[in-house]
Amino acid sequence: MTASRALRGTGDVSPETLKKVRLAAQQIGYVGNPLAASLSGKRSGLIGVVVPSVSNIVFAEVLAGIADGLDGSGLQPVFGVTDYDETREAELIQSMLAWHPAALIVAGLDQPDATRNLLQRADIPIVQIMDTDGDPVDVCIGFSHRDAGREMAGALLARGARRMAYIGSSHALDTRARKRFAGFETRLNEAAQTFFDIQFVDGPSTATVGRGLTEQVLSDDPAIDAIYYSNDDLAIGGAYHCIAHGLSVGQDIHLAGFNGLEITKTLPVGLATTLTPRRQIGSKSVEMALAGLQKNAPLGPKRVTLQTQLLLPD
Amino acid sequence: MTASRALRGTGDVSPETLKKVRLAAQQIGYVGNPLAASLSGKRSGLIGVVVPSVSNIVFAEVLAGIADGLDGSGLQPVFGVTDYDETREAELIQSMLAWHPAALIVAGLDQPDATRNLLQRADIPIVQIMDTDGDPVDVCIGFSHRDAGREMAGALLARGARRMAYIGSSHALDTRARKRFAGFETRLNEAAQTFFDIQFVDGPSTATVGRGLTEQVLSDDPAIDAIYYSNDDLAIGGAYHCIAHGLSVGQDIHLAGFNGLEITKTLPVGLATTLTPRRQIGSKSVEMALAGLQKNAPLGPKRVTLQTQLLLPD
DNA sequence: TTGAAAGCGCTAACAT
DNA sequence: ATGTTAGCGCTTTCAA
Repeated sequence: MTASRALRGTGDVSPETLKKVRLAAQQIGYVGNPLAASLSGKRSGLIGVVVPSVSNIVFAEVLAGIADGLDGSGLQPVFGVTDYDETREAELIQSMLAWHPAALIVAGLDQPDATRNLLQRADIPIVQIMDTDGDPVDVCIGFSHRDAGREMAGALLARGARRMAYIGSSHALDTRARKRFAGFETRLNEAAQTFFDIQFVDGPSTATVGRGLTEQVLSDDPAIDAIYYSNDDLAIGGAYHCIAHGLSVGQDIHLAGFNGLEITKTLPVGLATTLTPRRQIGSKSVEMALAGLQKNAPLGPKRVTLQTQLLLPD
Repeated sequence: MTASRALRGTGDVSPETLKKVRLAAQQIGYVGNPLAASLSGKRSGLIGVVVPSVSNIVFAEVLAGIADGLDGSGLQPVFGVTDYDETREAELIQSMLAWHPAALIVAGLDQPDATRNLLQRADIPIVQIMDTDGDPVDVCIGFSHRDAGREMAGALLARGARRMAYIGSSHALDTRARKRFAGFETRLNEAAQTFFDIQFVDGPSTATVGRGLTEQVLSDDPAIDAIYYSNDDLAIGGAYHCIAHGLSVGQDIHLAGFNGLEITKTLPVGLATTLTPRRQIGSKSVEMALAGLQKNAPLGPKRVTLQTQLLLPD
């Protein structure tokens, strides 16, 4: 027992015994068993992370931020991938909760009621990430997709674009893309503008798909002077189409993506995009989870809204 | 006890009691505690995954493959990110092992001896991934980076390139990039050719960096007719440079990357690259781990070499 | 086919 | 400051 206290730095242990215990532990190569500690103690040493995808660089970077934030905390991240499937999400959350994690980090605010209840009943900090348009079960951190969409619409209007198209995720899948779309559309309406073409992508959001749809949109209506894509991958495809066909981006047509991927920075044509603080969301979400763990913590804000940054070509 | 057996489908339980147990479990909303099961039983329900990076799409896709392969196995993946730091890798592996995972998936074959010993002593399946040039602690799955580099050199030579440059990861960091470089160089030597310029990247492998270094390399030596990049991100930057400066790729100069990122497929200039089966490596690594878990399994091959695919522009 | 006993390795609570 | 007791929720082993 004294050894347990000594190694954890809990309670009072004389400096002398502390030294002895540490030495002994070292000599026999003692390694604690967090499984047993988790089962016995109040807190478990695991933290659950549930994201819709990891092959998407955006969520991958969130994971990187989480790993980073967790460094030195003694907690291990357990991850699950929902593939944008609500059923799978519910199952995953359930099986994560069975491990009695110290906290849970989940992407999105718009889980079905049953899932929300599941989260609510778990008596641990729940940190919902990537979105702030809505009410969190517990706390959330991210940014407003609605505002991001609205802002981009404003920027394109300011550049003189009037005849716009949208190319992006099928709405059923990605609620955050839907919010951006809604924000964009709202702003257009305010300016008495509307979309002239909307192409929904049901498959993967790739440059190949973006290039193909861009070609289609522009052949359907050559007067289109701006295209808003639901993300940079699609937008890059659009840029490639323009390069290949000698279209002058920024002159003949404006292209706007979302996420601010590194690769858009040095693209030989100007692409508007919104830089999202995804890595920061990851690391901060961990901070919020850890803060929620403390007993008499001065509980922080329910909603942390980080800034996105509009990146416009010269 | 009978309930435990019934719910796990272990031992003999009369169909009648089985039904009763299941019903009761359903009614009271019983959810097992895998923490306790792991502590008690021989096997734990966790599987450790150690990768050098997740913000790199390549490893992100490996994680996706792992998540996929794990689906339905009842195991939860715990991940750790080393950031290409051997000390951190050792610490991470140690803390993962403390959880008594059912198996461990680790990127790379070239851990320092101390780390190898650590892995060896753990009496669980160790699956090393992404590389087959070397000896695994237990089993490994991936492909030969040496062969990939060699193959690309052959392809560039066949296209008439003679004066080549290399732009890529600092060797200290990435042993796999080093192996590709070595393979490439070997092939050049066989053809009595050598590199005329080598630029090592110490920072991140990004398109921005790739573009800048490409400019530098070509201004240092305008006669360079082929550049091998350690990965597609850098190579894409090179492609952007060529587009921006009206260089005819495939004519004036050949560009070769590595990984076969989706985004290279539709690039408006031809980029040679090597498509790597990273997602498959992820899912297969799980299969190998699970296979190693079975008692009297017909132990599979120590080394599974998957095929890469050389993608050359028309 | 079912049950009873013991213990996995720890920690919280209560002595001393 | 240190030790003792009990128990976290399961599974393995042995007995009925």
